[in-house]
Amino acid sequence: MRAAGELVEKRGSAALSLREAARAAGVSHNAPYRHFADRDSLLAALAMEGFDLLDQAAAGRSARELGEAYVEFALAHPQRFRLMFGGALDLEDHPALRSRAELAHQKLERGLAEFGVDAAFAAAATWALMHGLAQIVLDGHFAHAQEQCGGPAAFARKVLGAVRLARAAQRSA
Amino acid sequence: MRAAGELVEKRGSAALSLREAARAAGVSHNAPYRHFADRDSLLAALAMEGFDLLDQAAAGRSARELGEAYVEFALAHPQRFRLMFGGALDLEDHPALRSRAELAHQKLERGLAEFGVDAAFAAAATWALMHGLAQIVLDGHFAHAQEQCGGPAAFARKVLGAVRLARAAQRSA
DNA sequence: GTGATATGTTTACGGTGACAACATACGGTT
DNA sequence: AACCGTATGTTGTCACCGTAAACATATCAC
Repeated sequence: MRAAGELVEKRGSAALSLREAARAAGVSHNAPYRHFADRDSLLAALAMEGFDLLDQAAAGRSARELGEAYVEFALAHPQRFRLMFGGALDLEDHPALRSRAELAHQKLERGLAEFGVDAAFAAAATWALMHGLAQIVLDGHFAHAQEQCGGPAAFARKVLGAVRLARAAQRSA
Repeated sequence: MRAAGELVEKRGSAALSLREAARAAGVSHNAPYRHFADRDSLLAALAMEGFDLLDQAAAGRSARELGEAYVEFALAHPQRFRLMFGGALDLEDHPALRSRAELAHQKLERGLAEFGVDAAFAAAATWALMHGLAQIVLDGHFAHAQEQCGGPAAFARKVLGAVRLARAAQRSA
């Protein structure tokens, strides 16, 4: 798992080869099959580990910092983030991963509820915003604006801040 | 291109094999190399085609329907959408794809400007919202809420509608 | 007609996922 | 102490894949 995780974070999940991971771990090319049914199962395990990391990243933060934490996690573990949300794994084939992801969603929604975002649509919109922003920053879009702000993290903070104002306006209306 | 596109839309870009595409097109397994330097180049071409499709999907719509069009495109061509934004292609290695993507971003921002979203951060936030929503719906999250609304498209419409109100409130403030 | 260019084919090599058969080491039972 | 099931690792094998090189053919300008 450790060797495979490092390979994924370095070159992306598509480039992960069971054999290379096995070599990196110093075992034979077929040893991984004693622990994972196939390549996808190993990726699923790494994705689940990713949700643990995401939980961990969100844990220390106050509810209102969730968005920043989300984007920061994506920036800190880009390939892991893509593995978790990039659709490389079919959730139908990995029920354990599915339920782990759903748990993360529930935690997220609960965190948003603390922030006063209790309507289902608003929670969905908030999450979509966080998620899309993470993805966009990861892809390197808005590079110019990001430079002006002094880095992607600052950019994300400002974008999220702008919307926070909008939501406040909505609640007061 | 047609054969490869169908394979990608059916089983995802990771499962695309040059040899299988060549077989589907009825040519030898090495014929594609006369048209594409390598596998990634073919994927890049398919991604560029995807941006054409996205432009086309957004063209007929009024500016205020952009969000719906975006999500509808993702739902209509899930694997193509993932190929375009999933980070499978490194934009550094495919400058043509990079500029094509930037053109699409510019069109999108212009469309948003027509809608009154002219501040850079608001445009970024709007795009992030559309993008994240598309991704989330694609991943099958909020399945329960989606059913209640009568399908993912209706769900997306409602979420986007909720935020539209928020933005209006911000502008009036 | 001739030659250049575009396109397709054949053959070959190394890497990869996956399967099967075999080996080894460890913990509990008798 | 002898025994055995289980977990783990190894070797060998196969089909498939990306990619390269050498070779063949067709098309089109001159």
